[in-house]
Amino acid sequence: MSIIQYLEDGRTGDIPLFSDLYQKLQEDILTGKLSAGDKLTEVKICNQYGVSRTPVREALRQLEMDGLIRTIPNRGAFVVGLSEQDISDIYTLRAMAEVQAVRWATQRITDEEMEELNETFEFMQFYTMKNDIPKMLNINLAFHQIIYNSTHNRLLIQQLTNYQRYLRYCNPSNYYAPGYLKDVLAEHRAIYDAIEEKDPDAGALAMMKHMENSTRRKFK
Amino acid sequence: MSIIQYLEDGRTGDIPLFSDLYQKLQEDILTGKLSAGDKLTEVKICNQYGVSRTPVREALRQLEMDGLIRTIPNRGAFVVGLSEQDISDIYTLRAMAEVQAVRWATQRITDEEMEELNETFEFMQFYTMKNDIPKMLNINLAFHQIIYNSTHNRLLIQQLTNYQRYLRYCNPSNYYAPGYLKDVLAEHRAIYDAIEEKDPDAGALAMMKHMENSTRRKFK
DNA sequence: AAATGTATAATTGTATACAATTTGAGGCGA
DNA sequence: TCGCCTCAAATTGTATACAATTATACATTT
Repeated sequence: MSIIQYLEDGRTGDIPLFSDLYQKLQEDILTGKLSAGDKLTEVKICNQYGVSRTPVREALRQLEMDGLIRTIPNRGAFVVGLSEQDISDIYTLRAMAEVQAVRWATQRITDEEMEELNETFEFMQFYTMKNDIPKMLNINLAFHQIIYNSTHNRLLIQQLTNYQRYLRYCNPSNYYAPGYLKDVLAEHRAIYDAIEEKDPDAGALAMMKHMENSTRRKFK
Repeated sequence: MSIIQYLEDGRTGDIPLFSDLYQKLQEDILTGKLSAGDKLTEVKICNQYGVSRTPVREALRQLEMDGLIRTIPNRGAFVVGLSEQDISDIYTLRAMAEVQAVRWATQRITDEEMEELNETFEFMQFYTMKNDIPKMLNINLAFHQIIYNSTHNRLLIQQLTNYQRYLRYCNPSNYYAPGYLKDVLAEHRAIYDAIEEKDPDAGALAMMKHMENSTRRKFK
């Protein structure tokens, strides 16, 4: 199997320790188990997870790239986390990025991806009918993720995936009050139709409305 | 001195090896000295820079977070780099982010930052008068950087700083043909005025125009 | 010649060891 | 009491050692 294949597939093989650690520490920060100002002492994390300092340091470098911790040379790593303001800003940044994503998706989506989006949307209709809110939350994430991937732009995909995770952890979603399900479905249908018809402006408009409503539903 | 102070200041102390390595490898990737598909063997980098594997691995984790390399467990790290399409997309993403940045800057800039922006703009006028293009390129970066910082949002600041570096390395700037200097100055003046008058819409509009013109100047 | 198996070398993943720096407690003098 | 020094303990930065996995070369078989 060629390297290019590996680069394109999602295949990863076994997951190294630092990768696990990164995810766990990220979750601890996003859920508030670790809070701003807390010091992350390497050996403490080692003892906590039963690993050596090498993978710990690698995980810390990754968290630092996220901006979730800050490392001061020779002093250590300190949790930065996300403030209320950060979260609010992320909603704004995400909305912007989602709009551009759907724009690109209308222009770049492959037939295969369109098929996947179609299937996902059909699940959405089904679970709306069944009023299954937990399933809807997951399907919703999947629907948007497919759009991200359809942009075929690593940077945007990564950005939006990060935003999704940040908001999911920090602000656990309960915003699909049963009465909302039909509205949400209609909004997604508008987005879906625009992508199917490869109409960037319609897609952008539909996503913009969806983002506005989504934020409204969340905070009212 | 308290940790919070450290977190807020830019103070860093001495720069560890992995940080240097990260920057150097990033530069090599962005300038094309390393190209897509190349394998980054840890010991080779060690020998090349005379350091051990620990800092090398930390640098690789950072590059991976940038999306500039991809690591396959037990197989190694491979350069991904930025395609022509990526670069083009970054122009679009940057424009979006800059518009939001100036919007937030008008609402959040401190007096101190405003003073700094004012000084920088005066330098801009000075070097425009002197027709000093290299200086203008640097001042331009500084002007925008101050706006980023005035948003007081880490995520946006980091994103925009990354875009700036990506475009600077990949697409070395020569777009200040002498005839353009006055146009560029006028565009920055419009942005500056909007921020001074704390007018978000005017700021966003001015930045949007600046981005459009900037891209036009670059590619025509 | 192509495919398969195997042994060895090369490489990555992880742990540990050592060096350099920082932290913090105690002692000392003003 | 306060500031300042000193020194041991703790912590980070870096190098090295060992383990596990993968890559390569070569022999064997069909």
